[in-house]
Amino acid sequence: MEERTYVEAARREKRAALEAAGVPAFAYRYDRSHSVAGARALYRDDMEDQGPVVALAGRIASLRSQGKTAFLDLEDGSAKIQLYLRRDELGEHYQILDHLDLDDHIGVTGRLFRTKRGELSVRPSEVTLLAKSLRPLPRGKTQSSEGGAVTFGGLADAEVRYRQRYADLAVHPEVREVFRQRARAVTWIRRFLDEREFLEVETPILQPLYGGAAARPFVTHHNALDMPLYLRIADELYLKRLLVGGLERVYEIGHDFRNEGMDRTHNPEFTMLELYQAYADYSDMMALTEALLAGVIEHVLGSRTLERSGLSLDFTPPFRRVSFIDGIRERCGLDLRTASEEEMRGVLIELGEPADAVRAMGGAKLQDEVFKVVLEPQLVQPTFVLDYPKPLSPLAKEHRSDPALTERFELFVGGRELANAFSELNDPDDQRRRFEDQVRQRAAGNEEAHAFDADYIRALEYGMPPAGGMGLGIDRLMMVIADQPSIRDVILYPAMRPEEG
RNA sequence: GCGCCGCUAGCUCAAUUGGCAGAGCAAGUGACUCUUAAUCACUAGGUUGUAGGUUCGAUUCCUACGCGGCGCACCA
Repeated sequence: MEERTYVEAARREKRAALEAAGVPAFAYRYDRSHSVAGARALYRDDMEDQGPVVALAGRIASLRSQGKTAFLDLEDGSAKIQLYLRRDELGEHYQILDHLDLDDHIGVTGRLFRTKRGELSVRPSEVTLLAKSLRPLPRGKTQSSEGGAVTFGGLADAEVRYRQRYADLAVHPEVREVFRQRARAVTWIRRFLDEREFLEVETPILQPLYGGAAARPFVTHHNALDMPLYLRIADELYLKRLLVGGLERVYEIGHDFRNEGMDRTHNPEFTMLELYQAYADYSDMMALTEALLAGVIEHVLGSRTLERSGLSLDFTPPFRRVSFIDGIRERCGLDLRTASEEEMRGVLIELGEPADAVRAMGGAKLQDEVFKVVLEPQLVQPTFVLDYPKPLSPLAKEHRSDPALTERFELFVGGRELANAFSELNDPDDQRRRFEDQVRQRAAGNEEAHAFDADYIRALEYGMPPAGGMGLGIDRLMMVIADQPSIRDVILYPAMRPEEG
């Protein structure tokens, strides 16, 4: 499949030499006494060269051979530590050293001590090869200096980083840390919801009828049933059916799939949290969202205030609130409840939007565009945008004080949408009319309009309790928490074209 | 889908108006018992993303294609 390089050939020769001498290149196990970080924590300066004996395992991250001694850096999942190998102390074990390479996994047992230069190190009495690395990692060299660490070489190509995430992770501890943060965040969110008596559930990913969002789906085919199935674009409609069934608080954390463009904030599959709470409305959802976000950020980062590209984002509740209608009216004078399409187009063109694109828009799309251009870029601090026009929100309940609006909010941070919530529409007759409107839009060419979901209407007819629901994009949350510019940096295996065209 | 940029040794990058494709690190051999970008000497390592074209001669200029990055479009 790929030609072997001279570097790899050299490693394979060493493997052969080791095996010829009866040393297995790929061992079965090694009894570690500590992680590297754990071992480092054991040592105190008054121990001098009589530190405790530890058994460690990890990769060779650096190798400085010096004739009858050698210094290696051993790196495991937790940290690095220097090894000091001496021919006169290792006997036969020293032979292995001639056939070790950077990136090999080894196990060592020895005493902790500090070198003359002050580096905490292990002085092994035994070295065991655990797994040979036959292909060199794209490792950089780092030199620590006053100005911080400088790296020479290394893995810089973003394409290789995403395609070979294993190599990216192996050489970049900071990338490993991003995904540890992600796991900590998701675990904390589950605990937060579990404590509030939310039930974690799983709903279908393969669906005969997709809905719950405006998006184009992936289509697949079930052979035995000989029918098309869609990968879900949202969990919403299945979760709300559970409220009808008496599961009063439910949530799901899982992948949604949208067959759309990819960029630094969109991956075709992404992780969503959706939750629904019976007998609550969108005001309750706002309070819940504030508590959840402030809590998870504080848990992962230790602070509710983040410094991000020179400005500080403060997640201390309550978040700012701005009304969709008022916010736009204050910025450009348009009242979207009464403005004509021509007025909206005029404002957009005046603000520099391409005229032909604007003329092609109408209805809900046009309102949405006005919001995106006029208001969205202003929403840097965590901000709830409240009360969206009805045509934009076919699953949200009509506003209790304005029939042109819905009780809905979206949360924006850094100009990007992070969460979306509403008082859930539970009047089956109203929902039926909204679906019918969607069907008309679909017939008029809007590929993203909802299909008519008769089973969902039937469920609502049994009586769904009033409820608040909220969806939170986990990937985008992680971009904020881990301070990563691209969604690909918070997804282990982002979507890529195949390597061979 | 459109535009711009990138693709050269295992890795990171050079290469004058088109004129023998180079360096650092990694690798191999040798020296070296406290190094940490270890050091020193020597050696090897390339179908310059792919396919065409122009030219005496192409990493360089042209066309197409592939993959990627960024921007736009698309996308609650």
